Amino acid sequence: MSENVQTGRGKRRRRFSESEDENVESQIGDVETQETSEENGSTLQQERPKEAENKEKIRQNVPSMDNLRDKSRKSYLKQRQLTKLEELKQTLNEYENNLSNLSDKELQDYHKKTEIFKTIQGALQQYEVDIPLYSLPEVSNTNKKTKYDLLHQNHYKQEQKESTNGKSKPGQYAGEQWEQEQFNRAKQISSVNTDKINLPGQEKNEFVFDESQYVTFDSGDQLTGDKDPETTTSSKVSAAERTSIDDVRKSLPVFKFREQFLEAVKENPVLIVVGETGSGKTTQLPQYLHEAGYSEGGKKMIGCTQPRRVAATSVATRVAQEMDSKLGQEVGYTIRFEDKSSDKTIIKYLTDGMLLREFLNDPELSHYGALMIDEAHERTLSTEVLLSLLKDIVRARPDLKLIIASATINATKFSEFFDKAPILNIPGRRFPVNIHYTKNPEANYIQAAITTIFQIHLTQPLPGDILVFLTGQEEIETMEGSLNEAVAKLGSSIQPLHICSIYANLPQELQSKIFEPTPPNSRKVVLATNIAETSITIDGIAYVIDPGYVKQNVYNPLTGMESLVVVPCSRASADQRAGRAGRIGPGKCFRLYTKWSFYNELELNPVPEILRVNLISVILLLLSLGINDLINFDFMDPPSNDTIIKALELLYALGALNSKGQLTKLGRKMNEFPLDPMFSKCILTSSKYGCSEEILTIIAMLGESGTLFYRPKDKREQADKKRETFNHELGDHFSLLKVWQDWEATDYSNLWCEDNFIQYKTLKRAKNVREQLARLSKRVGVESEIDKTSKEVPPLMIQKSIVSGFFPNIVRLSRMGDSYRKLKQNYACFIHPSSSLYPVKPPPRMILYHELVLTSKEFMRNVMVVDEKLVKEFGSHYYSIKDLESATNKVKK
DNA sequence: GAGCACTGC
Repeated sequence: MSENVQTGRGKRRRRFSESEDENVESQIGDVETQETSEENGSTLQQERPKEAENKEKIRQNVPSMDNLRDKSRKSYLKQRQLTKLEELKQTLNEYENNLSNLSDKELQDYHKKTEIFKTIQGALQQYEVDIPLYSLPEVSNTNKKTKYDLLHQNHYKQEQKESTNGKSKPGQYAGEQWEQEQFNRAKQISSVNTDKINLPGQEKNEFVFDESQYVTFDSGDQLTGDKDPETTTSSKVSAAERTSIDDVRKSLPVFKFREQFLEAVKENPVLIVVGETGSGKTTQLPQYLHEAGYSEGGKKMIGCTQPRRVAATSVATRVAQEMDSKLGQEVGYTIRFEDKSSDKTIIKYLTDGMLLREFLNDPELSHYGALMIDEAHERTLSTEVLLSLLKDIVRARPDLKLIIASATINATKFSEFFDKAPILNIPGRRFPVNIHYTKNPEANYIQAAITTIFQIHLTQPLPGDILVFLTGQEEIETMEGSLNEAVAKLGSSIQPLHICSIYANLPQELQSKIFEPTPPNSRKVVLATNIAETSITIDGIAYVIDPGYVKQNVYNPLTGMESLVVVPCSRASADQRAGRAGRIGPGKCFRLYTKWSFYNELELNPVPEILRVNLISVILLLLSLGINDLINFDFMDPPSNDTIIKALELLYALGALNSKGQLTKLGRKMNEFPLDPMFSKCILTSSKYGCSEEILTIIAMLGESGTLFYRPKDKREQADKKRETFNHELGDHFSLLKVWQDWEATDYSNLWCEDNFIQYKTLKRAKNVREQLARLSKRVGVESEIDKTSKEVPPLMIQKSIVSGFFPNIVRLSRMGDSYRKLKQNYACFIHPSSSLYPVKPPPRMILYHELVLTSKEFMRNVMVVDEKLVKEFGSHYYSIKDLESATNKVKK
């Protein structure tokens, strides 16, 4: 068990002593401490003799307490539910009395609420009992303690919270003891019931799964061993296999719809295609379009966008095989850093961001005869902007055919957006997945997930691996620890359970573990983040456990601050997750929340990215396409005016816009770079100061800095020490430059990276980015310094270049000297402890940050020392005299 | 003395 957990226990115990239920709670607290001391070996030994006595008391006391709590909680929940239902009914009545005068929005709301009302009523009748409400733990990243508590929270504590009407009270939990009991009980079950997992005893902690099957998938014909063609990427095809390829093409569900599809395309400028995984739409539809002549005999291309690079490359490979052509000829792909297409290319797969870039050179996309926007339901930022732009183009170009491919869930929204475009449904080919909900809300999903893993393992047949969706690295590591501990305790009494984890920041060599085949007579448990929802497919998964949460980035345009928050996932995501169980055969998905909450507390779809991010780059792109009326631009979901206005203000301050709001020459140059305009400005300025090489490096490195240093659990101190050797007195920008220069001096050595606890993969990515930026710099006329040999650039020149783009991000030390304040806005922020300036005493008076994130505090990540003179030199148009004066006064006290 | 889900140009 990790240090963290032990510290946490200590905290919890302290609170027990303040508890009202002094008797029971302090005893349990003691037991916990006892168990901690067993692992710890050193602390609190004096409490050991009490153990037996305590456990006995718990056995006597806890059940009665539980009964009381349970009763109180149930009555509260029932009452609350009835009240809510009544409120809903009233709202509906009001709407109904006024139906003819409702606005579109109100009408929408009315329909939504009617649906909700019906669902609840239906559910009530079905159960004939009170349906517990799903209480979402209060997740807040601003409060570390709360987050911590949530992570390690136990069931009893939450129960008590609820029974006292939301008032938080200290709680208790004999966690491991309870787990042990659960395992013991589970082990006793001999009969295997594959349709229902049901553990006797301990009623309120058990999972009694509702058998009703919610997501129904078309099971199609017998498809044993038939893989999803969209992700198959076998490399070579022999002549003998050709006929089988054609057979496979014809056997795909989409084949039966070929004529219907082409007919609809002929009749309509825009067609919405709904096709579930395995329908073959991604590989087949572009081919159909080509066969039907929309490529005009090879004069025009059929384009198909994908949100992810791997999808673009692998699908293109597959289709090249199907068309018996070499990849990069008739069939090709284009992704950043890699263009496998040529003049001959007829069918081109590309990332959505890449097509957006193509708009800049060819605003009418005249090279394309037809375009398919695949996975549109994901609504990535690029897809979203593409859809708005395409809506316009299709009107101007009747010869262009547009196909929007989406999952079922929001097809109508796309149809509405494209003037009621027709929807073509293509059934998928996936095995059925039974969805099980918990009967009662689960307060602590970590505990619940662990229990469910063992329940599955002990009651469900082998083989069949388990996939658990968690929110992040911290959770995964905590859970991995607990599971391994439990497995070790159970020893040979159960079949082997292999725990492995996957998240994007996990170094490559550790990621591969999840793809190793599970040994016979054992089971694999994969703990994953969202990465397993769409980006990575793991073979052999038959069971999915879904606690129903995601970690999401939220941007606040007013403060310019980003924060990562844990929120309930959407119904669309939940279904996507469930689908992961049905790839090898019929599967099961266990949702750790109630059916009621699925329909009432989860949003239908995730919040589109466009509403959650800094839009400055998008706005610049749109402006350069001649779209000036951004407030009235036809977004599917318009971003807030605040976001747009903030972006415009910043662009103006950077010199990308003139006072009339028109794009300047500088703005056009900035747009050439696939970067935040603040970065582009730095590059463009650096030319003047003769340091563009250094600036390019710093910018490429800043983009990757989050995953640059690797800290293995067992070698943290060593890793931190190595990291300190790169620290530069002027800050992180210069530290990153040093890392790069040292790596460059070793001729980009992998070994050097290992020695310094630096991720090679990350540096290579930075190298790619840097090369691209260098190419683009040359194109827009940034002076190249490549010929310059070993002439040391004065740091001041580098600082100047950076300040020219990042002047809005300057902060000064507060009078107290404990925090920093922005020059314009007066709120506190702090240097992140990972920064090279963190240990500097006294702290620098004025610094500039790369990003501001809200986690446990308002932290500035990647900071650089700045002189006041530079602020005056580069920020006088942005800051008022007062802003600057007060800076001088406050700093020079 | 903190801790960053996931993409993409």
